[in-house]
Amino acid sequence: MIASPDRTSLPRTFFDRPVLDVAPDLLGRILVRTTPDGPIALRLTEVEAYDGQKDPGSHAYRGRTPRNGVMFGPPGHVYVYFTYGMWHCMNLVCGPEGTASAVLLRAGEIVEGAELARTRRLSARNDKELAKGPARLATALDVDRALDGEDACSDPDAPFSILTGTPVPPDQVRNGPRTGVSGEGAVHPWRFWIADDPTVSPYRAHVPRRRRT
DNA sequence: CAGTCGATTCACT
DNA sequence: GTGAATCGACTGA
Repeated sequence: MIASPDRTSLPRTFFDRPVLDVAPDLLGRILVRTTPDGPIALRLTEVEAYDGQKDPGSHAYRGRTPRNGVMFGPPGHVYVYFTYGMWHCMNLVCGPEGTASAVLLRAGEIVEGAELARTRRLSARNDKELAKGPARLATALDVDRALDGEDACSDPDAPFSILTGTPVPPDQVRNGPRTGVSGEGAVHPWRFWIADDPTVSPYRAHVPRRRRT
């Protein structure tokens, strides 16, 4: 039996906590992305924690820059970055202002607006692949740098809001090393996912790129 | 100011 | 499993 999801919005205080508490607590929550074409709702199944400036894996490790500035701002806002020359990834900022922690949203299950997501994810072979991976997730939800800094805790009709949903029991939460993270940051087991969920992305260790000729 | 490479994905072998 | 795609942020000289 499936409990009906709680449509209450998560308050900002939810994100104003240590990022390692917030990250696993986000599993099972519903991210609502309101686009001009309509809403898309995503049940979060996989996330990664990036713990402020002391975390070598974090974009904030070397201090504030124009790109990562939002991470240093108040919790509950969205940090979007552009990478590999073609993809976007989105995070939710955690902890008090100035601490620069964030949770990368890595994967989820589209629970509403799949028809919209499919038009943006033409290479997906089935609906489970629509948001299986952080760049796929951002693509499916039509997220790019224009949305960097958006407040996800303002109102339900804003570009982003997050609903209480149905939190995942602790015994269903798994954790392990973060995907694609290089160097010292790779040791932290700060990737969290829902056990046996078919929308969780496969783990890949970081692979240094070979030099181009 | 040039070199390097990334919190990745996709096509192809 | 391997390599290309593609560009902007960051680094170090």
